Formats: sequence, C-alpha cells, structure tokens
Amino acid sequence: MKPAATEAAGGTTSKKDRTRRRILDAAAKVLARLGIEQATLTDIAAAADLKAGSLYFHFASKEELLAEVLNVGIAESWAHLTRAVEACAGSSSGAQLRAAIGAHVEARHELTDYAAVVIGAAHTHPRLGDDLYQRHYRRYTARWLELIVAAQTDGALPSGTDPRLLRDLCFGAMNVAPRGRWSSTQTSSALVSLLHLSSEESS
Amino acid sequence: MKPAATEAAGGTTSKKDRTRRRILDAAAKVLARLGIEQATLTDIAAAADLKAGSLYFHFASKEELLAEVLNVGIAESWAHLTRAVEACAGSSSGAQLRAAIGAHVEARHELTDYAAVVIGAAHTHPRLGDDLYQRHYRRYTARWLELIVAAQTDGALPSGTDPRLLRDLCFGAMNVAPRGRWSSTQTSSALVSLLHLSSEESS
Amino acid sequence: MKPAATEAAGGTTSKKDRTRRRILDAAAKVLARLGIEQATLTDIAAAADLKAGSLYFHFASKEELLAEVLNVGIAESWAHLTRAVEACAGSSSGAQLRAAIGAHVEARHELTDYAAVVIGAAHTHPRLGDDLYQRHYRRYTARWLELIVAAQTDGALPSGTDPRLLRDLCFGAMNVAPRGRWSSTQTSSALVSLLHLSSEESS
Amino acid sequence: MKPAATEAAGGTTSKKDRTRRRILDAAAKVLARLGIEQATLTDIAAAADLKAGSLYFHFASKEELLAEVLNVGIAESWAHLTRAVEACAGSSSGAQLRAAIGAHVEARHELTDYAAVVIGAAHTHPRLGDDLYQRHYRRYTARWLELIVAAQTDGALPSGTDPRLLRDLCFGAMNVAPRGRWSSTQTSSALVSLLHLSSEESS
DNA sequence: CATGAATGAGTGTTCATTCAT
DNA sequence: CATGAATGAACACTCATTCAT
Repeated sequence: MKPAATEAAGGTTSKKDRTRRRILDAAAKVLARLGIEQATLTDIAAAADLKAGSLYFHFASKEELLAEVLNVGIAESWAHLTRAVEACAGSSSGAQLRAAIGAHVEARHELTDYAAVVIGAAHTHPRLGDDLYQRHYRRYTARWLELIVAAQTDGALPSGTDPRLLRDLCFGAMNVAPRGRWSSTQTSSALVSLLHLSSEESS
Repeated sequence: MKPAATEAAGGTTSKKDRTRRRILDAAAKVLARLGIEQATLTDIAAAADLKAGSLYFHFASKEELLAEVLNVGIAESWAHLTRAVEACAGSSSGAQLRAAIGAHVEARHELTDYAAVVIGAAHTHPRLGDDLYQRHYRRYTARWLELIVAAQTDGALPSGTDPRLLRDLCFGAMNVAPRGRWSSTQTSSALVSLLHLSSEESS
Repeated sequence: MKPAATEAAGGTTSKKDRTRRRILDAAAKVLARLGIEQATLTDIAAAADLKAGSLYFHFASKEELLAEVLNVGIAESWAHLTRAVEACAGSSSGAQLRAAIGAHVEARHELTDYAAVVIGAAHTHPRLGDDLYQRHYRRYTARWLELIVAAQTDGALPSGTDPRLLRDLCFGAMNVAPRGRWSSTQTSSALVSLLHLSSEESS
Repeated sequence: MKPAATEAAGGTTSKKDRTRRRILDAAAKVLARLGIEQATLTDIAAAADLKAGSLYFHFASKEELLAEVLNVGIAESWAHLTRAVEACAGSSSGAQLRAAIGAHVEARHELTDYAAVVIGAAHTHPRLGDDLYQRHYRRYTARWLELIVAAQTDGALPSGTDPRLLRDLCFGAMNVAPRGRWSSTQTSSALVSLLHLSSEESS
C-alpha cells in the first residue's frame, strides 16, 4: 500500500513531504516579505492554505520552522556560490570575486525566497537558527573572506584594510534592500564596476 | 502656572516641550537598540522615566512617536550631510563624495540615536513615517544622487550605470549592520578606498 | 474476512477486542501515571502502539475511554474486595475490615493500573464516568459502609459517629497519595494499628 | 499625594493592593474548586470581575499567582496550627494532637480557600510553588511529625510504625475530598475517636 | 500632566476530534 | 482497521491603547 521508497531516487515524495515543502515555501515567502519577527504563524499558514495549528503537525515550533528555512537558504546560497566560483577556478582572483558577487546577488534576487530570508536575517539577528545553520553560515562568510583576501593579495582590492570589513561592506552593498527594484544582473555588474573589478586590469 | 511660551522665539521651552524631547530621546535610544517592532512603548516610557500611558499625552500613537523620531533623525542627517559637503564646496566631486560618506557613516555611528533609527529603518521598511518624513527622506537621497552624478561626470565613479543604483549600493555598504563592530572612520575610509576615491586622482 | 464472533461464548476474542483491550491497558497505565487531565490521547495512543486518531475507532471520545477504564477498575477493585472479605466470612467484623483494608490498598498499589485510576479519580472528581460506573462505584462504597457498620456494632470501631464519615476517613487514609513511597503492606498494617484493629480484641 | 504607609498599621490599602487581594481571593476560590491545572486564568479573572490579560498587571505569570496563593494558604494553615497547639501547651501529647487535627481540618473547611488549595495541591503535586512555599510547607509537615512522634512516645499512637507514614495517613484522612459534605467538627471529632484519642486514656 | 489600572486583539502553542485514504 | 493530515477551540501571555483619577 505504501510505496517502498519515501524519498528515494525515483522521485517519490509522500504527501507529508509535499505539504512540508509547501509550508517551507510559504514560510520563506512570508518571512522574506515581512521579516522574521513580523511574520506570524497565521500568515505563514494562510500562505500555505492551512490553519496555524496545522503547522505543528510538521514543525515543532516557529523557531524550528525558521531554522529549517534558514538551513535551506544557506545551503542553496552555498551551492550557488561554490558552483559559480569553481566554474572559474583557474582565473584571476578578481574574476572569482566577480563570480561570487554574481552568485550572491542572484541567490537573493532570483533563486528562491530561502536565500532572501538568510540574507535579510543574517546580519540583523546574529544568533539565529540552529547550530547547523550557524556552522553553515560561518562557512559561507569564511569562503567570502578567502576570496577577498586573495583579491587583496593580487591587488584587485585595496590591501590596507581589514578584509572582514571589506567583506561586510560588500555584503551590505549586495543586500541592498528592496528586492525587485534592481535586477540581479544590474546590481552585480554595477557593484563590479564600482569596485573596479570590471575586467582584467590591463597592464 | 507659567506656560506662556510653548516654543517662542526667546528660547523658552515649556515643561511639556522638555518632556516631549525626553521621550523622543528615549525613543530614539530604545528604537536604535532594539529595532522598530521589537521596542515596546513600555521600554520607551521606562527609558524616559515615565509609564507607558503617559506617552499618549504627548503622542497620539506609537506610529506618530516613531514618525517624529524619524523626522528628527532625517533632519540631523541632512544637516550633517550638507554641512560636510558645503565645507568642501570648491573641491572636486570626489572629495565631496568622500565628505558625504564620512558624514553619513558618522551620523549613524556617532551622531545621535535618531539618525541610527532612520538608517536602521529606512531601507528595510519603505513606507515608514509620515509625509513630512517621506519628503525629507527623499530630499536626503536626492542630494546623494546629485553627488553621485557629479562624481560620475568627473570620472570619479563609473559612468555606465544608473546613479540611483550606485547610490543604493553605497547606502547598503555604509549601513552595514552591527553598530560598534567597526568604527565610523574605519568604515568610511575602507569604503572610500574600496571605491578608489581615496585621494585626488593625480593627472 | 472472518469477523464472525465478536465476543462469543467460546472465548474467541476478535482482533478488534484485543486492540480494544490493549488501548484500555495503555490508557490505564498512562492515566494512573499522569492523572486524568494531564494524560493526552496521544500519550495513550503511543503507549498502545497506535496513533491518536485510531482510538476513535474503538471509543467515541476521551470521556468514554476514561469511563471504560474506570469500569474495569471498579470491577477489579470490587472483585478483589469481595474475594478478600469472603475469605474470612466467619471471622469477626474487625478481621473482615482488616481484610478489606488490605484489599483496597493492594488494589491501588499492586493489582493493576485500572484500580489506581479509580482511586486517584474517584474522590477528586465526583461526577466522573458513565452511569454504570457510578452504580458500581456506589456499590463498592456501600459494601464498605456495611463493613464499617458491622465493626461499629461489634465495638471494633467507635459507634458514636456517622459510618459514612468513618468510611470516607478510611478512604482518605488508604488513598494517601504517592504510590511507591510506601508499600501496600506497610500502608495497610500501619492503618490497621492506627485504628486499633490489629488483632482480636481480647475479652 | 500618596499616603505614607502602603500597608502599615493604619490600615491604608491602595487600590492596587485591594485588587491584588481580590484576584488572590478569586484565584483561591477557583483553584480550590477546579484544581490547579483545570483552573484557567480566564476563570480566575472572571471570578475577580476582570479580563484575563489584566491579571498580568498584578502577577507576572500563572505560576507566580499560584505560588502567592499557596504562600498565603500555608501561612494561614501554619498560624492556625501553631495557635491551636500552643493553646494547650502543657497538656498531653494526645491533647495536642487533637488540637492539631482540629486546626488542620478547620483550616481546610472553614478558614479560607487558600488553605484548601494548599491541601488539595500539596500531596498531588510535590514540586509546586516557589522556594518560600516549599520551605513553609516542609515546616508544616515537620511540625506534624513532631506531634506524631510525641504521641507515639506517650503511647497515644502505636509506636511500631514509621511516624512519617502515620502522618501521611492522618493527612489523607483529614483531607478527605468533598469539602462541605462533612463539617469540620464532624470530621475532626470522628478522626479523633477513630484514632482512640478521644480523651485522656485514664489508667 | 502623569499615573494606575484595565482592556482587547493578537501571539505561539496544545489537543481532542474528524475524515479521506 | 489504522493512519495521515487537518481543524478549531482553548490556553498562557504580550502589548498598544484608553480613561478615570
């Protein structure tokens, strides 16, 4: 009566899994739009065509639901980032940084709402999510730091300043608030030219 | 018994005005620390040595109180910005932009809590405050736009991109979240060098 | 495919009956441990290796399930009581009362969880259970009353007081709360000596 | 503007104090009738002619409100007990125990609802109330233990059994459930005669 | 003017109950 | 038969808001 694989290769997903995903999607959407403390479970449930109490069949608490959204978001962002950077593995550090900028901005603007929640929440609420998320978030920012340091070493970025500060400035610029006002390509190429990373620094 | 002047020319400030100011100061402090939706009226009242109900003698609602804080904040930021820019009126557009960056970052970090509330709120909550605030906020961003356009014209900033987008990117970078992590001078000089505005581009 | 006998004479018990019994056992255990209003249907279902919804195939409501548990409990207690008392049918009324005390305490402490639920619930929630239970519970207390009256007549208990009050006092003492703190033999023999029933009152 | 003493000798009680007391009285009444986990804040508030949220102006949580009720109850019970026992200071240990029984039963039946809550809760929920209550409750039971041991030493109670068990049995008997069924004098004198404490056991 | 005291709408959460599968 | 999945009413609790004093 019950299909053998619940999540196996064949692509079979139980109804519970699908509803769970629907809730997560709804949560990501609402959280991205209203912000973490402004979004109520009633909002999220309504966006998933449910009543608030029903969420507890799938998640133990608002906190856990949020953590799950953040985990999906950071995983997506990480995958997007590493894919883009590895795609230009042999290139200059400037080119890699360009790729990273494109990936980050794209994650926020066009990927899913999950990444948007991460970015909207990360800097404002430092102690958010569960341990797994914290680890993954640190990994993400650490990777960025490496890229920045490499760019500084190569002279693509000014070397006189703390790379962590540079990273924070970049994040600030990339996370510029109203999604939808600027497209991701507009945003990232503008930032690239603003930082004078636009192309190979000719001799 | 002598409530004659409420705000008269001579500099006389009634007791009511003084309390009003005390509340505004307290509100700015609390709002800057806790964020707009996290700060409760009880918090604000306590910081002003009052009880929550008393606030309603001076302000019609939390929203109005917030609007007033924002108005003070944007006025301060505006004054700070124009003063700094006018101080180097004859200089290059790059120098003026440097001054603007310094002023904005300083306003957020060291000026008062009012400016911090504006900056913390402005980009995240677009439709905040009353009409007056909205007008003043637009004036502030419009002034920034002029500075950016001038810098583009002079070649201090890349001219291929929408100046409003450049402005938003700058705002994002300058408003990078945790106050106190980086000093205002660290932040502004790092941004200046990141944008290659550091000094007059000698011929 | 063979649902023939539901409760037939031959001792055949259908699967439904067996599951029903399993639920009742689980309910008795959980109710005895957590108390009536603290125990949730999810708790009970889990103890019966079921999900909460499944209980409704066997019982119309939590109330009905509770009533059934109480009915089993009072039946057991009654059987235990009458058996013990009849075992010393010819003896003195004091000896019979001693037997009753032993039976009651033993029912609560060592018999099954059903009796424990009855005793834990009976005095605190007077209007519990269905009519059948109420009738059986009254029969149980009525039997106790007879034993007390007999003991009063024989001088084994003080005769100046309302026997129903004496019965309630005995119940209170026997149902002294934390199961497990005192063993049933400790409890009953202590009560017996406290009431000066310890042995045959010599001439 | 504000009277010097808030609770001092003069008998001045602020309105807040009076409402607080009204809530405590209502809570005691409702808790005594419905039991601790069955009584809702809405019930209690309604009994005090308030809405549930208003209780939080006077008490930080349901737990704190309950703790306060318990503290009043145990204080009353203690005062009642010591007063009664000291009134027959020179008498026999049996007489003192009789006084204690009378006081305890009276506290539950006729004093206030506070004592009833304590008694209804104490044995069923061991870890209730705050630290102060726990201390006072232990003092109460310890005093009872002394009385029992003294009675055992004097031969007024059987000496072969653990005095703590005897105390628990006495408590169980005295706390016999439905308040109002028996008067306090009926109850205590019945228990006294049941334990053969009725008068001085003449030689 | 300010407070004390109260309210009501809304929050996250629990749980008995229902019903299609 | 049993479960999966959902619901709605209730819970303790918070907070902006009101108003008599």
